[in-house]
Amino acid sequence: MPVSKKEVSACPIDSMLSVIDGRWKGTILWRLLSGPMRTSELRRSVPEITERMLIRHLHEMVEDGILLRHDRKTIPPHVRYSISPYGMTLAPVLEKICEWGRKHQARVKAKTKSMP
Amino acid sequence: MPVSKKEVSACPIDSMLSVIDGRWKGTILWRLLSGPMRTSELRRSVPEITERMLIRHLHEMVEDGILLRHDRKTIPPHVRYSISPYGMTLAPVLEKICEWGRKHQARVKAKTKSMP
DNA sequence: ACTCGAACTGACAAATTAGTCAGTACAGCA
DNA sequence: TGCTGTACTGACTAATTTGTCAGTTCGAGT
Repeated sequence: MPVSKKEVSACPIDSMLSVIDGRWKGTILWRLLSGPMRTSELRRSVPEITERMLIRHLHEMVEDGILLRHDRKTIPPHVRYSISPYGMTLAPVLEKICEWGRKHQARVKAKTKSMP
Repeated sequence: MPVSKKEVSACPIDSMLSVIDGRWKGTILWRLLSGPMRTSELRRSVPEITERMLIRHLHEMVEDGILLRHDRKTIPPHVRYSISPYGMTLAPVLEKICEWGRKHQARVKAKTKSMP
């Protein structure tokens, strides 16, 4: 019986990954790190993502407490998402992750070039 | 058409996560950080994981260059896995991830306690 | 001779995640 | 009036990932 990482794991690494883990969460967070955005702005800023997934991920991250949802409660709807103070504690971790990711991308690129 | 994060993504966060991502990779790395281990030792040290998945993850990480596979080429087989020098560059990132993960676990625990 | 353990592989089933498509409410604009 | 945009939800389908189970090869132990 396959088990998702969402289920509380004893490993703190898994526990952190569970909040970051999702096809687009890294990208979404990356965008939000430069400032709050509306749902539609995010959608346009990450064209490959579907609205459904965007919203699901957004809501999951709100649930996890790392994002804040500001709803003007108007119609038509107007909702902005921002990184919460708690989510901000993630920023330095994301920085590290990103830094390593960049090196890794360079490495992968170099490898696929030498053996196509 | 769902797309896995494995496919080269422009986002460095996703790129890093793709090497860490896998139900048990965090845990496996965590174990290996304290020293090389044989396949069977790892299996016993993480009882919930199946041999199949252990080996798959191990091989994927070898592919990604973060683990080294030392095969004595004897029969019966004797294989040890260790973190490669390149994988070691991941250690500080893992540290950060783990640190945050620990805080998050505490937070989650506090929450579920207050509202069961 | 028989069983066990080592480190796997292949075929396949089940769980989980991602994505599609339709539909909601109502303001603003031509 | 008809159309578009906003931020969603529900019911599904499809892709991906995990996991199950059997089978391999050969040395050591009983």
